[in-house]
Amino acid sequence: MVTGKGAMTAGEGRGGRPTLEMVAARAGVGRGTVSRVVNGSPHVSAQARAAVEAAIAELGYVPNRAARALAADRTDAVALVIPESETRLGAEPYFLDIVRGVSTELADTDMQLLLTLIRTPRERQRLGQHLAARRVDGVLLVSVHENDPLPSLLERLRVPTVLNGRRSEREWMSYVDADNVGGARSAAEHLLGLGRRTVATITGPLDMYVARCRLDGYTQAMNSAGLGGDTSLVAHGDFTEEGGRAAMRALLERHPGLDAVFAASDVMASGALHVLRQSGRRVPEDVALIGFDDSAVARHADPPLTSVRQPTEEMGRTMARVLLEEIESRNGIRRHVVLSTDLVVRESA
Amino acid sequence: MVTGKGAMTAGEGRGGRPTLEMVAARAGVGRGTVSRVVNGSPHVSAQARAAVEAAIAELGYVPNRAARALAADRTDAVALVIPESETRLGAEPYFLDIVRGVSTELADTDMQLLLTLIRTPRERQRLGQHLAARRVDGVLLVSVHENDPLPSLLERLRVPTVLNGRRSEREWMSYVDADNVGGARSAAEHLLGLGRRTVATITGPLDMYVARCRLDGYTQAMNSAGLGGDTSLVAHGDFTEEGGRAAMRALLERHPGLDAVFAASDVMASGALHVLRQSGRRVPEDVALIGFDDSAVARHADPPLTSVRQPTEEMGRTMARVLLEEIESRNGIRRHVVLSTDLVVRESA
DNA sequence: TGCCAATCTGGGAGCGCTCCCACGGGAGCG
DNA sequence: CGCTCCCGTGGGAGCGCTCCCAGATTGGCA
Repeated sequence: MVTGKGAMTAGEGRGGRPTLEMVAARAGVGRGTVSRVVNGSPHVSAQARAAVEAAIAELGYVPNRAARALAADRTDAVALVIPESETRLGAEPYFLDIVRGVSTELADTDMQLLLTLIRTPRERQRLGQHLAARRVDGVLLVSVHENDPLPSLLERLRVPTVLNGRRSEREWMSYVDADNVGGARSAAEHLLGLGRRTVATITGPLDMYVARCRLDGYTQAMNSAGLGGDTSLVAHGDFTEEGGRAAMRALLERHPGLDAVFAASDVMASGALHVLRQSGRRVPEDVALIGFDDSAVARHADPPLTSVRQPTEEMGRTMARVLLEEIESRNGIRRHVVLSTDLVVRESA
Repeated sequence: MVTGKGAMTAGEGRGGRPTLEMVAARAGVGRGTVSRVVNGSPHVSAQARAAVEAAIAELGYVPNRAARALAADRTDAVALVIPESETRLGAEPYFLDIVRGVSTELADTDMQLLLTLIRTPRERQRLGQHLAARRVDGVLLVSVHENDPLPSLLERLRVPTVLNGRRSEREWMSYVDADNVGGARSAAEHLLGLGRRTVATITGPLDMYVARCRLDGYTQAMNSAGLGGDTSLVAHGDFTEEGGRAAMRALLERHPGLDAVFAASDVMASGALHVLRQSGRRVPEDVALIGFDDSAVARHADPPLTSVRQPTEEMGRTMARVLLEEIESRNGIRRHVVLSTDLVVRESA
């Protein structure tokens, strides 16, 4: 016989971890009081609170998350869902920054961060199950496509959700986005301010809202300068380096004398840069070049690329904050946040 | 009155989610049987199993994780712990690849992946608490420093743990590492094979085991070629671009005629590349250059850098697999895995 | 034919917590 | 001075599951 049971009714908990009950016994109060103290309820006398806090410290008590989740029907965890396809394209730093921001914001809460990468349709389905089982209190969705079924599913399930980026002009779910239009506009304006007159642009895939926004910004700036309307200055890329190359080649063919290019991503700008070089043009002397994202690619290019920076980490923080609010106040209020971008001027323009 | 309670004793569960009990009622069996089916126990008759499976499908039953965790004293979750400092230095793709690998491996289990970024000492302490509370079944530790207290804490707590990389020669905890020595050796050998004779190296901070390994590999190759022993060919960097620049300048000063450099990271190689250029030297004609990591920086450099690739994603997968095994078989057996690297030859050497 | 073992099964007893009800006693009121 | 009212409190009930123990049923063997 190892340990009698009579004397120590509270038991020892599995793994020897202290339980609420043990804290209560030690502090000489009831379970309810300890629970109130732990959860910050104001309806506790100073005396009782002190006793409980002392007992907690002595025992090194940490609430059992599973028990709490079961009893309170919440998990104290949020999921960050990232479609695998998006983590390619040299966009890695972007995701890491988002994660960093989310993690920072969550650090003060004791919410846990669940990372879910979606690669296959099977995993996608699995995720649906998880969500249906309400294993998280809320979901952060990164780079959703227009026709992604996930947001609607989440909505139907009434799972608090915050998107990173919008799916279209009139996004109704909560989202946090960067001011892509403004960023693109300021890039084009910078080029125009340099005295360049034949300013071309390389777009992303136009079935992505973010790509359309960046094109819009460019168009706005061109129109304001009275240089709008020439669609031959617009070439379409797909956010890849090869796409940037092809677009640049097309542009040079149509406009051998162009003197500036705004690419909707650094990776595409990098592709464009190579083509420009191969064609014997100097950057920025002959052709000024601006990218978007302010990624490592921009910093390490030769010459280093001027680029539009988006406050990625802050976007992550904001997403987490908005989600937390949405979880807290159960009144499905939606929030739309657009954070401003800024131009980082380097040597390419 | 919405719904009577008498008839449907099993209730509706909160949020309308079906419970084990409801499945049991529907299938006309007991709770125990349903549990056995769900958990894949062999001690169930084919008939009962079929009935239960049908009921599960009809009801769309998904086990409640919290309840399971509470009853079985396990969480079905593992934590991936990443020290913030390490996510800088252009090493982002590395972490994303690790995450990708871990996530892939976990997708088939129904383990959840908890991401924990550690920035401040406070967060570090908090993590200790989490671990003490056994909120995860196991821990994956990325890039641990020699004097990090976390591994020992984990060991004391008897939490299954797998390290990414070793802390020293004789690491006793389970780990998955890349063959840094071999990779560095093959890089140096490649340089020598090119006919280069004055082969220098830029090291990482030598208080990191990984940096020492890469230096070792270089030294081995030099010794085998009968060119070893010249410590003036070794310059110390810190894995940053600026460090790479400084080291390169120092090397050029000592050896104006050097014809090859092996840098222990792509970022340092990139720094070295700029200095080499500024000094009027051509790469690879005058000086051949090799980096380590095969990161985006290497691919986008001009000229693209030859670099040592480590199978990062596979390392992630392996870590997860080893951890799962360790959790499964509770006999604290340690496993040490070293994955081979390979040289990706591009234009710089 | 009878008996024992092997197999399958139902359901009780918890896991550690939150929710909530009911109780006690002090303050404030008429 | 007695009556509410309310704050602080203890503890029952129950969240949905796993674990495990008996009971029921079957088959095999003497």
